[in-house]
Amino acid sequence: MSKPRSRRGGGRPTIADVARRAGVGAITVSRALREPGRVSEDLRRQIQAAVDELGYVPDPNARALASARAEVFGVLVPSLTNNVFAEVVRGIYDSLSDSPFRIQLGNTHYSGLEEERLLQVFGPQRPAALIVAGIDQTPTARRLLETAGCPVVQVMETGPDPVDMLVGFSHLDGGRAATEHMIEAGYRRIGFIGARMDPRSQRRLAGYRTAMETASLFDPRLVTTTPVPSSIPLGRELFRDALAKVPTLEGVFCNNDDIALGVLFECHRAAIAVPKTIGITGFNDLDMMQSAFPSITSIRTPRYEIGRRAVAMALAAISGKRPEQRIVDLGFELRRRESTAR
Amino acid sequence: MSKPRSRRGGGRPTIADVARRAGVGAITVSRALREPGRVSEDLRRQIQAAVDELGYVPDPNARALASARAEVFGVLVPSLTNNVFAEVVRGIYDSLSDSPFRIQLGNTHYSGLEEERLLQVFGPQRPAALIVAGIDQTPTARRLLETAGCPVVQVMETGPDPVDMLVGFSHLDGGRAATEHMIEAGYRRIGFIGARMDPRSQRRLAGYRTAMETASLFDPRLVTTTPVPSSIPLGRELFRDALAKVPTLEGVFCNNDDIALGVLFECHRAAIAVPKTIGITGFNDLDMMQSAFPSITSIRTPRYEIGRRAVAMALAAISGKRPEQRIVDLGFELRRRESTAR
DNA sequence: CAATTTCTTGGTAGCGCTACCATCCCCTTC
DNA sequence: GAAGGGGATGGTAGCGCTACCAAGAAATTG
Repeated sequence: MSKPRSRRGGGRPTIADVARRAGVGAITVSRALREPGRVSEDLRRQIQAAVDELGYVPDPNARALASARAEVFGVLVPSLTNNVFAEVVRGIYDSLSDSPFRIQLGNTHYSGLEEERLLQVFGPQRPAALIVAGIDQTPTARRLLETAGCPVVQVMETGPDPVDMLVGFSHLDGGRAATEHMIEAGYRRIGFIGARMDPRSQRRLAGYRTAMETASLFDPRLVTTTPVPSSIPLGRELFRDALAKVPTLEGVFCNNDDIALGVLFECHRAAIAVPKTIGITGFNDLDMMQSAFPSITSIRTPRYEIGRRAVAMALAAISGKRPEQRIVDLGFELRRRESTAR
Repeated sequence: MSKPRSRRGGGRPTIADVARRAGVGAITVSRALREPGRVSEDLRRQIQAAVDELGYVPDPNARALASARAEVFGVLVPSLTNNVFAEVVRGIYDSLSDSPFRIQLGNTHYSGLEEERLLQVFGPQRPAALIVAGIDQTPTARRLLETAGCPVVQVMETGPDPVDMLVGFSHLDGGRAATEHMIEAGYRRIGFIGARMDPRSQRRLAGYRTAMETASLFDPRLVTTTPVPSSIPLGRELFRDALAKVPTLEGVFCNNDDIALGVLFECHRAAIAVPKTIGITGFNDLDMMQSAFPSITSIRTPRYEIGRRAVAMALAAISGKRPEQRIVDLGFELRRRESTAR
């Protein structure tokens, strides 16, 4: 009876303490903090003073419990170390840093099952919004997204049938544009080298294939892929394989920039002239591509911008106004550089 | 009165629903889930069946409120895109993926103030543990860590006076080892090139300086630094600057691998022979270093392992058994490669 | 000036869970 | 056989906050 308050809490001031000190009801403090417009100027000032003096910070857990909604964005990406997703995540963090929302990040390791599991963990938290990479969720994952009861933004791709909202670009078109560029540059026996063939890489491959077939240049032996995770060393290895298979190879469109850089290094080592003997095109256009020697042609993808836009759309949806566009295609850009300047 | 339950919750089953169905008290369900050993085999089975049938998942927010402790690890890193921290974070995620703990990641952008702000946001959540990068917290941040009321692990460095626990390695020793290696390899006019001179880079520079002074080779003009964030293009630029200042430069120890790769590319472009005319050493040993041509000498740092160990120590502390070692030095390893094989 | 609307403010009752304490039962122990 | 101990189970009372509803004051209306 003596100190009922300090029993469990760590002695941190609660909303009741602030209310007492400011001489108002607890609910008014709550309102002053969340909807200042609905509290009179006078009380607001008084309450603010009490908050400052006490160093009061609302307990997000209590808040989430009472309002059945946590101020949390759930974010699901397939990799934390892949620079591409790191950039998307950075865009999300930057856009949310001035908001009350926290971020809960999940790493799916490119696994649909892991994605399901994480969605199951995120759900009970009642996040304010969910941002997930890709559009190839398992049926279960898709159902979890549909029934999450919050805005959902799928990112990195474009497509006709998002769960809710979608921001990205067409990997198929990107793959095609890269390949067409190489064809225009005069390359004929153009290989495709791809590691970790996730759905997006598959679509890039499809774009490559379309372009090659249209030009009557397609040959299945030109395609070298592996499910192994992408890396620079792997790029070197796959390029050696590709060259062994097709010694007359004239160029390669790489699944991503790591692979492209591996190819470049292997060319250096084997004293193969780039772009004369072999042309190289990457995908994503990490900043190292323009600094490499020779600089490497790549498809610039708007990763950071995707993160920002996803948050903007989610925020709009949370505040009630559904964005006019549910599907946003941010496009990509071909950056022509020395590696394909034949 | 008619449907008091569905008023606010989303109709999700609660612990009371499970208890009713299993014919036990709510508290027993709670116990069966958290401390199965304290509930009889029979009831446990019964409860599990009810949980499965209802699809019950505990509400983490309610749990956190009632127990004054959230199952959350707060993690603070200075960058999300820097591969070094991405690896640490990956280690943390991998170590926690089978645990009930969620992760709340904060990006300090290398700013002490931002770190304070994030700590202030994390605190009220009552995280189960905090993992923060570096040992150079502001006094305020340090106080926040000390009063967080949970295990705290500082990572990436080593030092005598951690807030609580510490896992990392000595950047000073790393910088010295790299420099000594270059001296032994026969280089004399060895430059230091560093971008974003955060505290860790400062210590690497100090290690470089120590080694150079010991060998009576130090000259302030050999040092080229900038507060600008590190990148491969910047490495090229800084190397050009360094060379302009000291045309007789024989080698460079780079603050990190991005810079080193930039230097390598610039050497290619300017047709400077590596390692003959210029030797290059990086720091961190990202996997591209061994694949570059020529391959680049670097200091291998145990980033992933640091993340794992930090979690292991925090977990031990949470379960009561303070680890015998509060300070763990995981060391580093010099990887000699072609870029310094004179 | 009464009636109505709008704005402020507060009280009450939970949100779903767990800490704490009480109870009950079964087994030892002397 | 009574007393004591330990394990299993449950009831009660919050954790700190906000949704909902009510009420009074102020502003607007006819």
